Amino acid sequence: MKLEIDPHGREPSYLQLAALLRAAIQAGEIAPRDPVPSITYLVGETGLAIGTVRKAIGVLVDEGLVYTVPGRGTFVAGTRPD
Amino acid sequence: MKLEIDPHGREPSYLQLAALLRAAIQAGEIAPRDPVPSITYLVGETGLAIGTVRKAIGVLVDEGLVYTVPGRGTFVAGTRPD
DNA sequence: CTGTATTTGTTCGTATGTATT
DNA sequence: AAATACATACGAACAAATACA
Repeated sequence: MKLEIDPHGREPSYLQLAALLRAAIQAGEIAPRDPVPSITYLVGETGLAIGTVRKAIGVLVDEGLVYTVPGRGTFVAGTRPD
Repeated sequence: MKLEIDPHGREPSYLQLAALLRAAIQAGEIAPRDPVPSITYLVGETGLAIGTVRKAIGVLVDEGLVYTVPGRGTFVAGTRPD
């Protein structure tokens, strides 16, 4: 997964990252119930601060596209609730 | 408006603050289109950090109960969209 | 059962940018 | 120009839940 963020882009970094992850999920690159890259991993890949990555994940959680399980990770939501 | 947060309570501080503000709004203590106390004011009143206060406001924004206008403030939403 | 590692959750603090008054 | 207020982004610490050796 390519994760290129332009810190000087028109869109805020956290929205750019959210969009990239959203696109990957909707393209089927991550299957339902499969884990999204961890926050720590995303920090390393993107060069963003941990708070910024958290905010991006939060956007997708709010959209219902992913869900998080403390201590385990963040996962792609299924089409129907579990 | 009384804004007592228990930092050691069962609920996170930002949810406690969100609940207090929500209650005040629903009790009619702040009328639609009237401003909610500013983030800076709430920081001073509650003793919480600015990020925590912002998170509480964010909860109410997500609920559609209030809306924010940069440079002006945060306001109670009307029953119908403007 | 213990200890360690991983991951998310909460909270704090600071700086800079943008918008309004 | 200055003050006020929200937005974004950075960094750090600790807690809680989970997994595993």
